Amino acid sequence: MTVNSARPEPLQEVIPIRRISLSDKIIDQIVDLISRNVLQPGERLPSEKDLCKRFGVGRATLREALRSLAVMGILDGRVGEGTFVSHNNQRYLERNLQWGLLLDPKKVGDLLETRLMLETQTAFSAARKATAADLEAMEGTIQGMENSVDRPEQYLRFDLEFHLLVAQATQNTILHQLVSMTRGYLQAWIKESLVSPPSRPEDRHRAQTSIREHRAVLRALRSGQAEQARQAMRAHILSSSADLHQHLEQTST
Amino acid sequence: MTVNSARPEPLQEVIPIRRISLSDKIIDQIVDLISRNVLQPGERLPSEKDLCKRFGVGRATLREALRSLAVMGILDGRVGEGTFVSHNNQRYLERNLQWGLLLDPKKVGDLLETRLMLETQTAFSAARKATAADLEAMEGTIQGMENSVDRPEQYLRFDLEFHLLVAQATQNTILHQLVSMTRGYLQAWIKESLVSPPSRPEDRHRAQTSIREHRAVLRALRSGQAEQARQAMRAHILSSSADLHQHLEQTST
DNA sequence: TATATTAAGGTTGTCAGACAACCTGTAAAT
DNA sequence: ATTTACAGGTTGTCTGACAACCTTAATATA
Repeated sequence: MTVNSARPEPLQEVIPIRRISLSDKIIDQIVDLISRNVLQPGERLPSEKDLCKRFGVGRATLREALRSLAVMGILDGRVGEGTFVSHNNQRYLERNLQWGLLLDPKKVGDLLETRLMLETQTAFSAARKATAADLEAMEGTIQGMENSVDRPEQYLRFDLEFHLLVAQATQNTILHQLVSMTRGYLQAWIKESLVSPPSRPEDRHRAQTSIREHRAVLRALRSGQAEQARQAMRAHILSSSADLHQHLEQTST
Repeated sequence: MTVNSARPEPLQEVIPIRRISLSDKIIDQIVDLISRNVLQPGERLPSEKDLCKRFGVGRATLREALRSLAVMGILDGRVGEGTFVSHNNQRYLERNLQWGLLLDPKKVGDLLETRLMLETQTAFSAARKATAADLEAMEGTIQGMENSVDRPEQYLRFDLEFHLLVAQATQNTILHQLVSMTRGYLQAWIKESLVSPPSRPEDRHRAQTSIREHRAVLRALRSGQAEQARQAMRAHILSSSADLHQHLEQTST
């Protein structure tokens, strides 16, 4: 019993007395059932009327619980059919991330920094795990870019596809989602910065440079040199971010 | 017009026709208001009756939207007072502690890999941006760990707090969110793996080791040596992940 | 008989009204 | 002036009802 251990709880703030609503309890129970695999993905829950009787609550209360779980992507309500356990429990992670990110005044600068980190790391990891099929698909997207240097819309789709393929090659679904998400948010800005000056001659040059950078990344991935892949991706991201930064400062001032 | 560019849309699957419920639309609107800071943290929303008239929906529908946002920690309903915008948007982390169990073992492995990447990078970035206040707060959490080596519950809270402080020190809100999220999901597993064998003697030893690792990270951050901070964090994460990996293989078999 | 149409029942989505539990501020009583 | 009681407003919950929709089976038609 030292002095320190005698102060187990600083009581830093007033006791956060929590009023637990009925729908919260229902949510906890359903989540528990799913996590224990009593309710399996794709399975249909009993009807709302039935669930009301089992839980002993009114339909409004039950529905508030079900809707909450549906919004998070854990359940999936279909009119006229029933309520089902979402088979891709993956989606609720994505939703949660979106809610989290939406609430912040999402600074594009922070996003760019995060993207740099994510993508350099995915390149590193992908160099070790990419399959022949992955590499072939990447080659296809690069050819797609070459064939659409004059169609920014289409070019961007191939560009995005390439980066997603790299993320997919890591075989880490969460990493893939994070990359997909950051790209998703940035895509709007990228598109704007590319479209606003309608097809300048520099765009063609920029596209050629970008394609060379992509090829460098792919080359490193092919040879399985992780560190080299990271550097190549880093160079590409920094290079492509420069335009965005420039465009940002123009619009913000 | 090559073969590649002639295949713009594979029409891979049937059109995912989506039925958008009214409460979903309300959720979108409210989230948008909050993200645009029209509704600020701590602010009180109009009463439900009032909101019903504004949105032109019934109270059940409105409540399903409000409850969904409340469950995610974005809103906070208080009986007799009103509904408020949650000021600590990190409350949704607490809830995710339970939902972490929804992830299957394979995804937990992915999460561990992702966490390693995120946290090593945050340590690197934090070494350059951490303020004196940040460092002092971290010191406090380490002392908290030392004073609670025999109370796993409390120890984990300080542990979590330390890592969140490191993320916060990067001054990158998105990075901070991602670290919060990954830690949040893992926390459920960490807790389970610590509680299942009730207070073995090794736990004390593990805690001491963990504290040393944390100190090493803090030392590197203090001296502003980014690369050293990354390595220290990497060592710590790998060391602390070992237990989880072991626990994972037990449960998956 | 085989196919198309219709009807019935069940299910979710939404609305309206009501009551309980609760908080706050004000007016009344001490 | 302090305490008490009350009234109004707010969220939490229940009940009943109707619309939109899906599935299934019975019915009508070729």
